[in-house]
Amino acid sequence: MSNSTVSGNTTSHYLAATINVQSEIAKKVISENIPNKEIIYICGVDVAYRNNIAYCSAVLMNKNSMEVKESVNITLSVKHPYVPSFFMLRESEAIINILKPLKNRFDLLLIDGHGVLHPRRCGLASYIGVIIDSPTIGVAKSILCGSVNADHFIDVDGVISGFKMIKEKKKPIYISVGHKINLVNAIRIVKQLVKPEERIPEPLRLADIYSKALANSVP
DNA sequence: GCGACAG
DNA sequence: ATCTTGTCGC
Repeated sequence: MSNSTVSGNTTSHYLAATINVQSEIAKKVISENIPNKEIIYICGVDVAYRNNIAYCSAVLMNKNSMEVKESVNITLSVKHPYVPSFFMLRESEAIINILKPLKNRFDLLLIDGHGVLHPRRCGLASYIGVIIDSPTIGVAKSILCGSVNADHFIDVDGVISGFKMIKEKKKPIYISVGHKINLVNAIRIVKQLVKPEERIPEPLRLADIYSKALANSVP
């Protein structure tokens, strides 16, 4: 099997092919608010892992009332290992599939991972956004690449690609455009979804709790 | 070449 | 992410 080097990792050739896929998806990412209407229903998705099984939860909330409108779970087998900058291979299938059982529509999808704040501007959130043609925001708990400016914006290859959101006494979260939204709006929306004493925007925080509970409910 | 590296 | 004990701080 032929190999190549990707960011220091020796990879199988399909990962090298994935670089091309990511580059093509990146060209399709739109960093503008589309559609230009009020975003009310927001869906957050997270995945927990246990014994090579992925336990996925989606939580759909009303941004204004902060009430949960709907919540669904699915379980599926994991097909790819985790490789930095190729997280989409591991987690995208679960996310694509958990949107199917949702009965209610959403205006925006919140993803646990980066959007364009990625070496090839195609993190999980951007990949999902382009694939399902829906607005998405990437929210990650640690940074993958880029340099943080004095104003907390993050530069990747000379382009402002993300924002380091800091709440006193808490670890930061990193926000970036997934698809069909601009960075300033993404920051505003995420801020609005983080409860006073919390760190993670509510739809993602709940999805994290629910997916872990689902994973632990299986003997 | 070395180190860093979403979940 | 997950595994996993005690320990430090408020």
